[in-house]
Amino acid sequence: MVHTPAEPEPGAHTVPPVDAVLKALAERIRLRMLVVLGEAGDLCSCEIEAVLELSQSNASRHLSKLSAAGLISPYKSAQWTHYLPNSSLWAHMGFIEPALESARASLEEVAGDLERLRDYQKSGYTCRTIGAFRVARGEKRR
Amino acid sequence: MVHTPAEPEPGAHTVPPVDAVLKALAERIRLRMLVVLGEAGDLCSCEIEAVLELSQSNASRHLSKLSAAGLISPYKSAQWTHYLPNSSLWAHMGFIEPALESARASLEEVAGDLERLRDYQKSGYTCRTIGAFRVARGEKRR
DNA sequence: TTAGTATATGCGTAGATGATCATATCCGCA
DNA sequence: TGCGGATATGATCATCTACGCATATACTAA
Repeated sequence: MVHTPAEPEPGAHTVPPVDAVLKALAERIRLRMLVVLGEAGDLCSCEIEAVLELSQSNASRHLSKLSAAGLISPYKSAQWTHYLPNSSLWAHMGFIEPALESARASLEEVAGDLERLRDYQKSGYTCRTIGAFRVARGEKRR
Repeated sequence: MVHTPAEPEPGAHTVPPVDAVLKALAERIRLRMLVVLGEAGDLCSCEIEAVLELSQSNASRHLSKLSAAGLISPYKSAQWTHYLPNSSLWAHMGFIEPALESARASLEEVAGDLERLRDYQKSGYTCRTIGAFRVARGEKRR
């Protein structure tokens, strides 16, 4: 194993309130993040940022909210923060997966997101070289 | 048949966006309203107001939001506005029912709400006499 | 040690949201 | 025809949210 996410949720033994989870879900960008994360399984901040074409700080803040609500679990590897779906919460709150299913099926942005994700995964780029990936896609400076 | 809700959704042939539905769901009072409505099937504004112990205008506004998101369907009967779960949307967005299930299981207020609902249903009071029901429960003026 | 990159966060802004109070509208009934 | 109760909604306020910009921190590799 290369990196070890250790336990599923570091210090989170308490289940967040339903309405808090719903509030975290109720935002397009965050739904898109979860769909993409559900597809990829493990992505770092900068990958999500590139795939969804978000600014760095915007991506970071939305990811914080998702973490705070317990929807995803972050772990650090060197300077990169990776995120995984928090499968124990997803299993515990049965509406999460169907909600992502609906989002995947009906949010217009999702198709492009998933396409960029596939492009990225096929491209051979990684966290470390992602800048080149973005430039290759003709994205503007950041 | 006493009252006729006519069609399920009057003029709503377009499905609301997932994130709009989630936003409407992501609020405690509205979750409680939906749980209670799911249980009772059909309630008017003033009944919901009494069961959840809300102010008139607050109840009205939350109910508007739920209607706007397509989660419930209103119909008028004399001066009363009744609401029913919009079962076609609930069927279409598979996360709605599980979300209400979670809310029912974990929101603290729900137990009291359901108890007041049962009390009310057993009491023989109706829309027209609900004022007396509230007084009988020792509620403060409004 | 230093340059480069990844990430988090403080600050400021515009717009959304939830709540209350007061008021207008609507309806059936005396 | 006018009263009382049910509802909706305007005005207002405090709070929250999403976002951008700039900056601080952290870690690698040269």
